[in-house]
Amino acid sequence: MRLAVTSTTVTSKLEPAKKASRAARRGTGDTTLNDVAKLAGVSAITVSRALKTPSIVAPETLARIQDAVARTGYVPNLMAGGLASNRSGLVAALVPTIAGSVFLETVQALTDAFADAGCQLILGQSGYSGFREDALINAIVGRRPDGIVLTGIMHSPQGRKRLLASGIPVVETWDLTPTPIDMLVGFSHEKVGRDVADFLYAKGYRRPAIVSADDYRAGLRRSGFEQRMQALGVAQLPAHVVPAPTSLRDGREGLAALLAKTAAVDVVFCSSDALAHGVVTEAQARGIAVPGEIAVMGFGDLAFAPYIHPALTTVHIDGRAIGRQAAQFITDRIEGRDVGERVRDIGFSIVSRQSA
Amino acid sequence: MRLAVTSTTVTSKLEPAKKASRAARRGTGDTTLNDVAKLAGVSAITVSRALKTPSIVAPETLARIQDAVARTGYVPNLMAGGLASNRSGLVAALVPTIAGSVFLETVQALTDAFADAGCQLILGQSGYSGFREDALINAIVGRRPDGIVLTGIMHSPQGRKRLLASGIPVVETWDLTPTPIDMLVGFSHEKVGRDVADFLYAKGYRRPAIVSADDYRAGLRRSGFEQRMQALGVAQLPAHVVPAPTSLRDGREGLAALLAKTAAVDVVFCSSDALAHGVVTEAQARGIAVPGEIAVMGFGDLAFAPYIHPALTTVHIDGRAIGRQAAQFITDRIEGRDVGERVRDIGFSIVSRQSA
DNA sequence: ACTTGTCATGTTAGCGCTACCATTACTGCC
DNA sequence: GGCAGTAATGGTAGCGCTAACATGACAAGT
Repeated sequence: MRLAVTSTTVTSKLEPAKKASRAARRGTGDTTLNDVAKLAGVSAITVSRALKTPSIVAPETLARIQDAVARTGYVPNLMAGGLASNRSGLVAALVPTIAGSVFLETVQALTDAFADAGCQLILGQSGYSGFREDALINAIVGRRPDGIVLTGIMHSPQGRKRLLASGIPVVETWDLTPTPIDMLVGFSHEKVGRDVADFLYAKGYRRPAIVSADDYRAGLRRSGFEQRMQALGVAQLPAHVVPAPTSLRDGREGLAALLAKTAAVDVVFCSSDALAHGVVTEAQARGIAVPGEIAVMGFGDLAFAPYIHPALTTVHIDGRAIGRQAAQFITDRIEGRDVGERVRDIGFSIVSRQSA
Repeated sequence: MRLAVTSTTVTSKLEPAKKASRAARRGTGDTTLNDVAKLAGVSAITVSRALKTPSIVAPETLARIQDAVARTGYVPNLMAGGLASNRSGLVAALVPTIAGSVFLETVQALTDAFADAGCQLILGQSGYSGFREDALINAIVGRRPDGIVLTGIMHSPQGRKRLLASGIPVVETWDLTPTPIDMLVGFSHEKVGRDVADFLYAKGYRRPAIVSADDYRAGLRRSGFEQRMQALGVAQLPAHVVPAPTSLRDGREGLAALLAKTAAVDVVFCSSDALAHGVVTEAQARGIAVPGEIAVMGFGDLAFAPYIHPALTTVHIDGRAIGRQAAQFITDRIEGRDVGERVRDIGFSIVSRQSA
């Protein structure tokens, strides 16, 4: 790893005791751009160019440099590069929690898209035990990322202000807020609720119930659903609310709780597929036919939805498309291109399968 | 955001044309340590100390500095700090894919543990479309992370060599390899296979089958299982292999394929809970009683396992503990503490529920 | 009083890279 | 031949921060 330079050895300002007073700063011992430059017999900046924009370097020089890089095993220090160029090559993705969330596909799409653009993703979770928003924002902004993607995050006014003040491109996702910080790609949760209400009503269901997470967006879907159902003349709308993140278990308990309250339920709208799956499971465990006696509707259309038995009727969201669009927004902004309309409604679709 | 300093304004080396020749480098326009220092009437290093090690700064000075920080909205530039101190405060986590993987809990535990230690996680996926190992390693090592956690990754000899050469602490997880790169926390997949074989045999099953992913570790479990079953006198062992990552769907198809081959199967050992769930689902869809006619065993003990119907018998792995231990290894190494034994066998346990 | 030690702060010199010109050689064109 | 234009490369000066020492003030020890 330490390179065996020929005898034209490297000593310039590191000359043994220029003034004998101060100990020279130690450095990392890694191969640097300068080492490569010396080995290739060019200046540092030429090596830099050979690596970033090979097209503007003469072919022979390029070959010599590439050889030197290979021989030394040189890996550019991106921190130094980032500091000098004021471009970190880092993008922050903030999610409430990574485990078992609907946002995974979005995060994956982000990682992939940014990897292609030469950026790495740094991951922040707002839902972990010792969470302090202030600390998270400092940790993120302190890295001077080229962009920040907020996924399913509710943020305080101060938080919004600080992000805005940082001047870093921000994309909020998975929701359509009236006052985006900067850019936004999502869909209307209230419309999901209304459309699902129409869909189920049209199918003839008249005794709907809800099992929902207590998070903000689930609440939006729920209230859209309730309002439309009321408008359609449905008086009763029993609901069971569970803390996010939701699990299959919560769904089972949800149906149990619902049935303990009211016998007369013909369809359950759940705020996630996991919840819906739980409701289906509990129904089956109790010998209740799905959708015969109780129909079930989910949200998210996760990978398993079409394959559970009965196949889950749900709301499809294209999480990968959200991630791709968010990445596009940020890369456009980085390259200085015009991003056009800063708000993208990615929409959703109701997927009618067997469970409702 | 731009701070309104009083009239004792900031101008030192940025003096209008020191020599009038070269344009001054533009900078980011962000508030810097120096701005804060001037506002507080101290030197830059004192501000640095006030932020990193407040205990060694006089209380009054500290208060003045904190006030200045608050007034300017200063956020330290961690790239610059990292470059100067040779400590990036970044840890890289490499996974094959983030979507729907057993490693999620490990990643979550890592994020949490490192957040407490003041490090951020940078995420790398080796399983994405345009994957090139070389590029990934450059992208990671180029950030000079304080540690690298490899999760469920099979790496080439060159890759191993380059990681080793980088001198960065590396923790491999979710497996026990005979030749770890550096540190390791995992368990023996072959032993899982053997123990499951013993477990199922003891329960009286004599016609086992396998539905397994084609990844390396799943293969290890499978061969442990097969060897032990053979040793126990089981001659036939039909298997169906599906590409990773596995899904519920694959499980359904797996059982279908198995039943098309051989009718005589009394238990199916799956390489993941998702697969097992699929097998259970397919059985139910076909009216086959679980575990009455066919028993099912999973691997992973994901959150849903206890709550599906029938509750899934599976192998429990403490993914969070793996993450925590990996984080511990790396923070110990960073702090220069002795990590002790560099290999930790975290073990596993068989959880007997209803499906087998 | 003088040494020794501790505390709080400052000075200097980089960390490894790239932006911003400057320079040199060469090409084409009137 | 002279001049602009282009292509390839180099020199210098930072980016914003911290390591390593240096300094000055004061308390304690003999």
